[in-house]
Amino acid sequence: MTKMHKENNLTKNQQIVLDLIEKSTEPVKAYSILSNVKKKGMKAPPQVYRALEKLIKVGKIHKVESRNAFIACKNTNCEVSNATAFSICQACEKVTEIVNSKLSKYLKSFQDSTGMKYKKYNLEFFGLCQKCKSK
Amino acid sequence: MTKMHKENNLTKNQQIVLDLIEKSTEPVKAYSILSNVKKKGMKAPPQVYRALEKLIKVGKIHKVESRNAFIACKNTNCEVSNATAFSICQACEKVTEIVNSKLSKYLKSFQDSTGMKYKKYNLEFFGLCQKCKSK
DNA sequence: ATTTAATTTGTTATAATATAACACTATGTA
DNA sequence: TACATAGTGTTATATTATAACAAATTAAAT
Repeated sequence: MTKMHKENNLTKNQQIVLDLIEKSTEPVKAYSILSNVKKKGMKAPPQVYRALEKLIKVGKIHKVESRNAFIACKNTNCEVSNATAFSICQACEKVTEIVNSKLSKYLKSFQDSTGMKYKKYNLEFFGLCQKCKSK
Repeated sequence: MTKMHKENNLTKNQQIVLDLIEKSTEPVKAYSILSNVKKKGMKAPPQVYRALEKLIKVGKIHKVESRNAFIACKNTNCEVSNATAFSICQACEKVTEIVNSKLSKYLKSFQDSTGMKYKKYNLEFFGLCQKCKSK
């Protein structure tokens, strides 16, 4: 096969997986991705997990750890997923990435008592979204 | 059988699992717990997972989401695990719970742009611990 | 242009993590 | 006692993720 990726340096499989995640309004699970990309020729888990791994590495997607699911990055120019925060509704499972410079500034510069300096953090907030709260 | 739990209201299985996690200096995985408590009569995954669920609910342990592992709560009087923060070394995998009232105060009162109010959060910091940094 | 090194692919198999379901037992309280 | 609630033991299975390896593709270096 000839050239198989766009200017962003994603390969065909990576682009297929990214397209699917970006289209989704909710976090997508790996095996749900798999069943949805079978028609495009991706047949086995490793193909999906490899694409996910790469997409995370380049900051195109994030993993929502508490849900084992994947979500597209909201920041148009996000290049590395080293500072992530999510809002998760415990009722409807809606997940939204929190983009808040005050918060990220605070956390990026956080120093614990041991003096350990952090390269990366992931924060997940849980509660009820507006919709679910008013039910 | 007669009375099977102590004044803290934990049952035998729950206490067995808690003892094991409290003894450990590192986060423990569910199946590692299982293999270690077989000699005490716990034979199958659901027994372990149920104990873990209860221990989390009462705040005795926390789940380190990015590692699928469990760690004892450091706060002697922790009753609910609704505000957790961890420091994770990416090299040696050492995990330490961060107890920092400024941080928890900041996060507990955090309001995002949607006005959603949170009941709970979990924060995981990643980096290199002192030991690994100096290698 | 050809070789090389690094990366990605396709594939099979399997490991690791977690829950469903059900009959039963124990406990706390009325 | 009777009832409600929670926990138990058990089998089976669902879900999430990785190991391993040969082949193909790509980027870059000769």
